[in-house]
Order: sequence, then C-alpha cells, then structure tokens
Amino acid sequence: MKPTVHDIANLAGVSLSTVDRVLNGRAGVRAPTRKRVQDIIDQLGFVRDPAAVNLAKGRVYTLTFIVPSNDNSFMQALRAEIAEARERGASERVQIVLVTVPAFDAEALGLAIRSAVETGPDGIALVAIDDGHVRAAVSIAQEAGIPVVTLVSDLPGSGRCHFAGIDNEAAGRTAAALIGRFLDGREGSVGIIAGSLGVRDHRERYDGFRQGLGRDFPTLTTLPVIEGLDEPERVHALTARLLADHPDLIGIYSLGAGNRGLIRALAAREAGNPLRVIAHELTPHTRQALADGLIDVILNQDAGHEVRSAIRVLKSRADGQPVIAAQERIRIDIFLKDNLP
Amino acid sequence: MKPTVHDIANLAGVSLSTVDRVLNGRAGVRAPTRKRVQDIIDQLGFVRDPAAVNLAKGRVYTLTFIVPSNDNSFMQALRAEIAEARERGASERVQIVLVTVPAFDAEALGLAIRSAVETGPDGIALVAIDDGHVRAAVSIAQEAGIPVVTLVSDLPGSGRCHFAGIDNEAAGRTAAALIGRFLDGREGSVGIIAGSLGVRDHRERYDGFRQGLGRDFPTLTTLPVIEGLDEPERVHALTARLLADHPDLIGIYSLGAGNRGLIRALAAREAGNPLRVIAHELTPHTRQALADGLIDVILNQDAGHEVRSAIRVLKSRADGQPVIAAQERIRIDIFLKDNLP
DNA sequence: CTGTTAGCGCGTTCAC
DNA sequence: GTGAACGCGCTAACAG
Repeated sequence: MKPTVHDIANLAGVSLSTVDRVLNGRAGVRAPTRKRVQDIIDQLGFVRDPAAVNLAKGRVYTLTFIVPSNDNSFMQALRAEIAEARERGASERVQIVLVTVPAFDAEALGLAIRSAVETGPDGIALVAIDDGHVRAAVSIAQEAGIPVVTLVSDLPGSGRCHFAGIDNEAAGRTAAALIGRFLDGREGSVGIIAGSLGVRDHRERYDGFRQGLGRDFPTLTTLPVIEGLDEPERVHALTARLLADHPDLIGIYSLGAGNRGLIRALAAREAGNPLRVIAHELTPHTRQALADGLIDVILNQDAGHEVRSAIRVLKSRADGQPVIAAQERIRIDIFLKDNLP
Repeated sequence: MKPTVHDIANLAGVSLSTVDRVLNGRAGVRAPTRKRVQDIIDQLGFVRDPAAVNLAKGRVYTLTFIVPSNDNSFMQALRAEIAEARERGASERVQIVLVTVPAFDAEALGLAIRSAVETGPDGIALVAIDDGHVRAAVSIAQEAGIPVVTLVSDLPGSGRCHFAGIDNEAAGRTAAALIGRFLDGREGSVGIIAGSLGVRDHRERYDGFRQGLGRDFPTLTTLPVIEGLDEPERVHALTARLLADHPDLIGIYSLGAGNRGLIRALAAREAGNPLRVIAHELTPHTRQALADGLIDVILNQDAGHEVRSAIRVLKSRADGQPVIAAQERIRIDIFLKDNLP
C-alpha cells in the first residue's frame, strides 16, 4: 500500500494539518517538529496523489490559447485541435479559452496577451510573432506569474517557459539534405518560396536550407527567395513565373503555406525536366499532390501533438511538476507518399 | 460549476446510490425511476470526474509488460522506457510488472503470457512472436477479459486490442523510395540485411522494400536477403562478404538489428563507389554512423512513445473509455544527420 | 427496489 | 504552534 498523509501523521505523532503544512512548506511549524515529519516523509518515500489534491482543491486549470485567424489549412487544423482539446478538457479539469487575432498583426497579438493576463488564467499558449509588442506582453504575463508557451513559432529570450513546435532550422537543413541527395551531383538551380522572411519560423527554415545546401551540395545554386505571403493566388503567380524564367530549375523548396497555388502551377507545367519538390505541412491539398507525384516530400509538424503538449506543459508548470522531455519534443515529420498516415 | 451526482440526486428526488446505479448501469432500479434519472443526467450534460472515481474505488491499474531479454540497443531502450514508466506510474495509479523472456522463444513467451493471466492484471503488453503458442495464450487472456496490446511486433487476428508499433510494410516502402531516389536512374544492386524473415516485422519491412523498389526503380536490382539474426558479429561477417562479392553494389538496406557489425564493415571498406545505406533504429551506434556519413538515413520507432501509448490504451480499455487515435499512432521517424533529436 | 453512511487521499477553515 | 472537523465527487457497504 502506498503511504498516505495519515501514515505520516501517525508515525510522527502529529495531526494531519501539521503534515500538510510541512508538505506544502507553509509556516506555523516549529523546526524540530518539521524535521521529524520531513524525516518520516523521506523515509516512507511518500508521494502525493495529484488526483486527490486536485479533487480537494477543486482545481480547474484555465488555459488561454491565442492563435491567428489565418485561413490556411494548417491554422484551421490547429484551431480544430484546440477545439477538440477543449471538449476533452471538461473531464480533465482543464478549461480552455480560444482567442483568435488577425494574422501577422503583432500589436493585436500583444493586446490579446495583455487582456488574457487580466483574466488571470493558469497559463497562456500563443503563436508568437517576433516583435517588441509581443515580447513586452509576454514579459508582463511572466511577471504576473503566468507561464507562457509558444506554439508553432517561437520567441526565444522572451521569458516563455516552453516552445511547442519544431526546430525550424533543422527542418530547413533536412529539406536541403533530401533535395540535395535526390539531385545528387546534378547541376541546376533550386527555387525557394517563403511566406515572409519577417516571420521567425520561415526565416529559420530559409537559413537552415541555404546553409545545408551551400555546405554539402555545391553543384546546386539557390535562386533569390520568393515571398508568397502564404496566399495561394500570389504563390501561384510567382511559381508560374519561376518555372518560366528558369529553364535550369531542378528543385523547389516551399517553406511556407499557400501551397494550393504551388500545386496548381506545378500541375499546369509542360512536361519538362524532372523537378524535385519539397513543401511544408500535410493538408488535404499537399497530400493529394504527394500522391500524384507533384510533390516528393512533405515536412510536417503535428498540430494535435503541439496542442496536447502545450496543455501538458502548462498544467505541469502550473503546479510546479516536471515534464517528460522526450514526450514534449515535436518531431519534424517527413512524409513520402509511402508513409502517409 | 460542473454538475455533480448530488445535483442529479436532488433534481431527480432520489438518493446518491440510485444515481450511482443508473450511472453504472447496475440493476436494482425500476424502469421509470431509471428513466427520470437518466433524463436529468442527459439534460445536465453530466460527465463523471474520472479522478474522483478512481479515488473512491481505490483503483490501481496493474499492467504486465512481457519483453524479450535481447541484448541489442533497441530492446535495452525499450526495457529502460518501461522501467521509467514504472517509476512515474506510482503517482498515476498504475503499477507495472516487467517480465522478460528469452528472445525468439515462442513457447517461453506463451507460458509467460499464461502465467501473467493467472495474476489477473488489468492489461498485458507484449512484443509478439507470430506463432501458435503465442496466439493461443493471447486468446486465453482475451477470454479472461484481459486486454492485450502488442508492442513493436504485431499479431493480427489474435484478439489483441491494439498494436503499439509502426507500420512495418510502410517502413520498407519508405526505405525503398528514399534509396531509390538517392540513386536516381543509376544502375546497380542493393543488398538487404534482415535479422530473420521468420519475425513478422522484419518480413513486412522486407516485403514493403522489395515491392517499392521493384515498382518504382527498375534500374536497381535487389540481392538475395541476408539473415544476420540481429547479432553484430554475424552481421559484420555477412556484410564484409557482401561488399567483397558485389562490385556493383550501390545501396544497402539493413532492416534488423545488430547494426554495430554493419557499421564496422562499412568503416573498414576501401573507398570505392559511393554507397547509400539505410538502417533501422536510432541507437548510440547508428547515431554516430549517421554523423560520420556511413549511414544516410535511419528509420526509427520511438520506444518511449510506444510504451506510453501502450499504457494509455490499456488504461482506457480497462475502464471502457475511448482513446485519441491520432495520439496513439506510432510514427515512422526518419532521421538524417540534419534532424537528429 | 431504494436510501444512509462511511470512506478514498488530501486541503482548508476554524478553534484550541 | 497545533489539531479536529468538514468537504471535494464518487463508490461501496449496509440498512430499510
């Protein structure tokens, strides 16, 4: 039988409340008494039953999620995962509030964080934008003792306690290694399409890709980056131009969203030299393109995992418990058409 | 405030025990009373607090894990993960019993399962061997109402309620797609090293690989499979012979364990034509070989995830709750030296 | 058939 | 400083 507070109280010859005080490090216990109780606790290897604790405290974890109202498939999926977690949360004492803010709007995000802090939640999760407004707001949350985890896009050095997302530089390097090996020894140019290099995760992927390709595959030259703002129409126009202007093009790395446009342009292409294409995020569109052979590899981050991880981390932080690090590492999923889930 | 059993009792004008009986579908309630209570439950949208339930029942989930006593890195890691889960389990009401059996010994495994059933655990997890003894034993467990999940290697059609492992055929196809694209258009032969095709997961990887390569990459021919029994020494000798005998060898797929031997043979090789190598399971040895460029890709299954997943599934099964399917899908991790964790 | 009562392991008033 | 008593949401003996 696992030891309980009763056992401790009996063995130490004190009452339950004294044990409780020692356990929670509260004042009102003389040093010798405290030591005696503490010794018994250590000796018994006592561990609190978190379920009983929460029951007694009537604790509910209030978590606020702030995400952009972006219309692309990935953000839709992210919001859907949060909504699902909200449903499940009921039976796990977590109450999730979902707040959406305009995309790419740092000021709006900063304000949303501030007003979330006002409501005094047990934790805040947000898709960060690397900007002063956001940094300042995160600092405020931290000073208010509210743990913050960043989701998808990080904000290092801001006081956020955790990042639930992939290592984007590694993702870029991985894309470079794959496309480089696919085009082993061949000569030609590789196009890069981003949403905006102003966004941190895109920037990191870009840096990782250029670095990896430059280092290991000198026969491939990268073309100047194209910024599609994650908008399918724009991406389509830019990709079409890219294909037309560069007859020596043999590879494309699309590191942002709006891949519907990319896929349309690829499908419309006259059968020319073979083209190796790597894109990010598994959506209905990219999945189909992968199956059709228009895209060779999709790098993906699992939105569901990110949301569940953020919740676990915030809960643990809220009551000062450690987390299982390996469980919270978000993988860079690599999908070929052969290992689609 | 979330409704509780008290609210239901009050509103329905009955006692707590009646509510409890209705909630748990127990007999001893007249139909009209039952209906009245049920209506209130539905109307209130009542959901039981699982923590309180477990507390009141004093429930502890006893789970038995049966794994081979294999000495390779992967099985060691698996056992380590189970041990860690056992530590954590204390505070989550799960008590894990770890049983080891001789590797590749179906009879021993069958006996271990039978005696595990005797102890009446809430669930059993095991690394299956596709064999009659094992099948029969699993049936017995199932008839005893004890849920069984297979770990790493599956046993379809045996009544196991879940498989915590990767899709091995997809893994084989993925290896084929990668090595095929790496060697794009080139002509030559590809060697395959297995542990034993008698083991289901190895067989599936083998089938997937041959199928994928044959379908998409006709310029590559596969050499007859080599069985290294997952023993480093044997794998070493066989690989060395493979390298010596086939000057046109341009790729190797090692789908089993014992990769220390493979790596040694690769390292000792005279610099000849470049060789693309794909192996399974990320261990200290394969990780180093990846960094050194001796191996190009490692396909991996996350032992920690498999263990945690098995526990979650068995717990949910034990009290008839559903699981989050996406969370329990074990990914085929693809590691290049650029995205190592 | 139905209701009462006493816990599960812990936190939290209050008195002493 | 310390302790007794009650309650969190639910189940499990018992009575009736």
